[in-house]
Amino acid sequence: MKMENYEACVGFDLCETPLSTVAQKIMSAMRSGDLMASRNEGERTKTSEVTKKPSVHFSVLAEHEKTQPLETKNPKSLINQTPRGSVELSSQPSITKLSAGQVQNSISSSGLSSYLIPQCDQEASVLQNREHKRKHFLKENIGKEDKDSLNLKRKYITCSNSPEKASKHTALGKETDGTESWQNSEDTRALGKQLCDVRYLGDLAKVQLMDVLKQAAALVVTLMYKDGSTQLSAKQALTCPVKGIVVLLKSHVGSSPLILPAHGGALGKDFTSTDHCIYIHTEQSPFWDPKQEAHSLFVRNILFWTLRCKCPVVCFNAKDFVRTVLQLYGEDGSWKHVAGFVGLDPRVAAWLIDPSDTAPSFEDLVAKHLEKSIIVKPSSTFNDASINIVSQNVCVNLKILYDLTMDLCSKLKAYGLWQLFCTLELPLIPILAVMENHKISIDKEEMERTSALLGAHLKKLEQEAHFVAGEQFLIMSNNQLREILFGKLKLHLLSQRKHLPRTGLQNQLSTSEAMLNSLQDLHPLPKIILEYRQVHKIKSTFIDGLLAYMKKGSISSTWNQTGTVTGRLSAKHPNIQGISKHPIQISRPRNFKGKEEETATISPRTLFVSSEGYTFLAADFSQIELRILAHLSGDPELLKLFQESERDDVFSTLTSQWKDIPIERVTHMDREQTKKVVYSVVYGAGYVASILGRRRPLPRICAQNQQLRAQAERQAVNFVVQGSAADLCKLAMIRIFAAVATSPTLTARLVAQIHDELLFEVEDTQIPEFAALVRRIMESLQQVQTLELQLQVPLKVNLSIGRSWGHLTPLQETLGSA
DNA sequence: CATTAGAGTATGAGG
DNA sequence: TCCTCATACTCT
Repeated sequence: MKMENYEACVGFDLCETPLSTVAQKIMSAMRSGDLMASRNEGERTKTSEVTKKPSVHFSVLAEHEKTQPLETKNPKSLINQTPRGSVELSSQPSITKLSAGQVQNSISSSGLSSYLIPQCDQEASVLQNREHKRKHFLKENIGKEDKDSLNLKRKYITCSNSPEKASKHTALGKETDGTESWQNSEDTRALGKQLCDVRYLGDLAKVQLMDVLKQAAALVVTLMYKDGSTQLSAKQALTCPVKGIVVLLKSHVGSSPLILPAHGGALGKDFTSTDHCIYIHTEQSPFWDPKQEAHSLFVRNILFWTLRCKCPVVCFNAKDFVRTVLQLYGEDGSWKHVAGFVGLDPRVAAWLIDPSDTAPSFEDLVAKHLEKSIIVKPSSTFNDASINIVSQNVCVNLKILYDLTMDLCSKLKAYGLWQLFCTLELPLIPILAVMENHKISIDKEEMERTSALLGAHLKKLEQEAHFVAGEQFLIMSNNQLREILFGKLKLHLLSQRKHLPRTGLQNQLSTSEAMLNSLQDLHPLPKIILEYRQVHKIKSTFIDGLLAYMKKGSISSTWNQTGTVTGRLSAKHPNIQGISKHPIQISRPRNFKGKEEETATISPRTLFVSSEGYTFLAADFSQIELRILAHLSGDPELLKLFQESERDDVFSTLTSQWKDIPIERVTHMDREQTKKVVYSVVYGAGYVASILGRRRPLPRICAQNQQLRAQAERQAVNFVVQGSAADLCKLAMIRIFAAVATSPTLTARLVAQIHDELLFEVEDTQIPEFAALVRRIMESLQQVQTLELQLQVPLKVNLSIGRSWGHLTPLQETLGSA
């Protein structure tokens, strides 16, 4: 399964497929290196188990080359896979470095122009340290520099070494489930999985622990929930409260069996003796206790240090870890401290390699990417009677997690995704965590009033529908509606249209919007149904649905970084990306006191209000997908459109050309139609990688089946365009976030991302300054030197502000660039 | 036999 | 034309 996925992912033989003109233009814009690379990889997959094993290609791994037989198969394809893809991190200024430079400039001088210029030689900034951290990690990881001698000198502690409370570390098990011990009865030393509960450490031991922590070569972290499960447990989906955090401190990073296969048997026994596993209890007891106070402070230090440390931190679902720490110990404003957190998240890595696998569990990933058979499966030994076995397994699993992550990192490099991973996806993790922690206020009373109003309106519509249908029926049931429209009234026979819409699988006559639209002159019922559905959608999803997710007058969405095949973000609970933009009109019941028969406009976004003293600022790329298409296709007309007629709306311009009418006379409807036409022309064919190297698997394209091939081609183009837009938007988030996090004065918060729109909450007084910053950064993404990205088309950014998300007014250009 | 949970389908909001 | 999520209905 996965093999085929991968093979398809590589692409298809473009020479054999006849392409549309748009596609050909896109193709010609692609560099020949890309095509060569995908061909080469296509061959590679056929030849052997290349995809099964980590095909590490960096020179730093040279000493282990013999053990990696795939290494030499096709070095060229690995190196040149994409022109900007597989660049060694250390040889290329990364985006965080750029940020570091930016930040320093913004602090030391007032000029914002420097945001464009990468500065690689700055020192001593937080972000710079992140960069160092990764470089350092890379070196360590590949074992080029043997630091063992250093590591051996390190002081370290274990639970049993702790002089004071040698036996107390078993208490965790007692407290939680009555089981006796966390100690593994078997050879704990060999497996190195003693779990040390930091609550029972004395002051001296605590100091020592911090020392070990600070000298650790790598940290592997996971949350532990109240039911004893961890982030690594398969069925962790339930929203169980967090009990504590388990950290594996690795003193050697070269001990991975991946790197040293000779020692790779049975969990690398030889190396684990100096690794430590600690348990950090974070659950607050309801009683006040000075001891707990001290513990709390200690824990806070450990955790925040973890978020800022220089060594690599590995965590499965790192976003949840960051958010949890912030929720527990992050007072207002401390989010800035975690903005630079770089946590290696194997789930994100795996998603980049196979984006169609959107929610794999830890176990899935191990099965998919690690060849080792000695895995202690969390669920295989998990049952209610032996929770302590789970805790024993935690440390083992953390080691496996580390190996898994290293393996995935190698694969990322081999596939040319490493740059994307480091510069785009990893910095996004703390940003999403911070966004989830931020609450958006909702006007609850207005919401409830609207709910009642819409409820009454729906009742009225239902009665009307029953009346004109001549019988009672379930108005939301498409089956019953179909029976009435086509069985009873036989409207399909009266219709002029030849091809009426049908449902996909059952091939029945559809009751969709398109169908009802075409029937609405024949009978009053379709129109009523259309209005009913519109109103019902608003009420159930955006009013009542939103109310259900509200906590203390506000909501915050859950953001999924790995939920889409195209690289976009997705949101849920609520899906803030899908909330109605355009208001709907409904007629009020006439006996509403005062005027009779007045119309009310309902717009869900209006109910999102900024908090006191703050204002929403929305920044959206205008027609970013079309601009990317123009860039990729190189179409002269399209390029001209964006390069010259910058002052006017592009779709209006197109419409006026199309219909040969002056631009002032283009109506909203005309413009919408043009928009549809334009985007439908777009989908023809293409190469499967975004401009930053993101890739997706596609159904195999066979010449026999034209339908499937066409579909795959459309998916391909959509992926390129949509994925590239997503990349740019993520870049914008990262840069703006970094700028704010390192600014001593700015307090703006990122509230949401609606694909090509970023929504911020800004202190009223900071609007001009912040608006200028946002505009500068977003427009600068036309060229990103670190990623060798240079769009031929300027990016246009629209800014608007307002206290309500539904009522935003454009920000004056003069203000934005002041 | 009645009730309920889950899978599958259809629809429509966003971009 | 693509890819998301939420909802409601229908059937098992």
